[in-house]
Amino acid sequence: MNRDEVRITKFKHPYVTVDCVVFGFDEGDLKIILIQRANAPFKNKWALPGGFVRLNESLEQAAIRELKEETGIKDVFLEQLYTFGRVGRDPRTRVITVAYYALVNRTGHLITAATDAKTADWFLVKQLPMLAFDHQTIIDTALTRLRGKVRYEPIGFELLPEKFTLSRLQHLYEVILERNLDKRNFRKKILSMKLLIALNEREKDVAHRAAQLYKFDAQKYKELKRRGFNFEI
Amino acid sequence: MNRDEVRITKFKHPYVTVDCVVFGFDEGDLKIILIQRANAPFKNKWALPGGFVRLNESLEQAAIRELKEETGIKDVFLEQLYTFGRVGRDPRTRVITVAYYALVNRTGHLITAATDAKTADWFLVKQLPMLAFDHQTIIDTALTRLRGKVRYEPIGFELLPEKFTLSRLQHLYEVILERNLDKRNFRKKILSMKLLIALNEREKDVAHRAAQLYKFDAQKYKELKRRGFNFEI
DNA sequence: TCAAAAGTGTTCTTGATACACCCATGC
DNA sequence: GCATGGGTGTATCAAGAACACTTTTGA
Repeated sequence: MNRDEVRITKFKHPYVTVDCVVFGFDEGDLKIILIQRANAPFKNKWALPGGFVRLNESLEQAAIRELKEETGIKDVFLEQLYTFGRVGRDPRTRVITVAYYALVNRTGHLITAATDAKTADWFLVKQLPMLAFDHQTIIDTALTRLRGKVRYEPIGFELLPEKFTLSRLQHLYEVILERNLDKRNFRKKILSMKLLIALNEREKDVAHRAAQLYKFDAQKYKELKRRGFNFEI
Repeated sequence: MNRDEVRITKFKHPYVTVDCVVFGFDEGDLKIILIQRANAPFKNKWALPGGFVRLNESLEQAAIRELKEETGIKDVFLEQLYTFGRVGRDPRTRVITVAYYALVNRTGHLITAATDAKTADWFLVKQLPMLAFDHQTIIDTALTRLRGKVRYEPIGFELLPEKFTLSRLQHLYEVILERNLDKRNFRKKILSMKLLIALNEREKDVAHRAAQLYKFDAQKYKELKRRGFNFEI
């Protein structure tokens, strides 16, 4: 069955879905959003937000739409992860899923009630329930990608609120990379890139010296990258 | 249209193909395989080898099968690249394609006549003809991936014959990365990893001093990687 | 004997790592 | 005044970059 030989009128072909692994960083922990399924198969099991791709929308549009419909989340970092197509991964019929991962800063994105009354909630990445389909595999793949990518692209900032402290940023990296970083070396490295803007503001309501707040200079990064600069932690 | 709500019996859904970007390194140049289309759309235009995914095969199996059917190539490095799903990328109907890229050493993989008499041939990556569908975009994506990956995974060896000289290896990197490398530093770096086995053999039939032949120690790399070693050029 | 590529070390510069104490603030 | 995290500098070590000449071989 080569592309050229086939007359496309009707022949049985796989269904296509998108699924989203939505990462958040809250209370110092890495979390993801899961949806509780209302119907068979895997009724009442937890699963990734996602659904079928429509004929008139791109894959990314489908991911954005499903994310909004099922979790209320919009305007976030979203990137294609991998496409999973094992025969039998869906017990109903042949379904290929194009997985995406998203990074959100949780304060800006509280989950709204999903349109169809399904339950959506945040789970600690380290304490996930049993998942529907091959969604655990998808999450494992997303975690590997996140850990790899966070080191050479400034995507960590997507998980933080606009204004953050250096300690918070360091802690984010420590949680994702699962190892401790030296405070002085981390600050030296990150500040030497000149990609953080020190604000005229400090932390509030903390029971210790209030830390300097920074924001990430996305504009400057874009410009530096264009000129061959490589972000690296 | 959420996964839960849909009753999967029949509803119109996208078609799914796989396409393969097959890289080869020959006569000091980076090349890829293209197939000349025998039918509409894009009749007589060049395109990537590929075709429709069957219901009873995984995505990777489909890629392997199409590669063999259309080019005769088998048993090569193959990795999923990206999934392209723009609406309108195929003028006939909605088709989503899962792209793979392959690395072959050309001496071991001469193209056989394709099963269906379509023409397959190697093209210089730097001199490609007009391509069907969005295949130029797919190739650009594959090149970016190859350039990125070759630096931190030992995949370059997949493009060379089993036995090769250090100069040949260096030249491969220079062609892929599009910059010159210092001979002494390159040799120092690559040999310091202790991943090359010096053979009791030298080049033959060259009009100059015959160079030492090496082979890549895949077994040792696997072991080192397991213990946290990172390949890097 | 000439052309062509193989092969080989050292110096310098830069970035990574290791490491400990004082400071500001709220309670 | 004490507990808590904020904030800072230096010395050592390792890796990367720059750089030129001799050797071997076939034609």
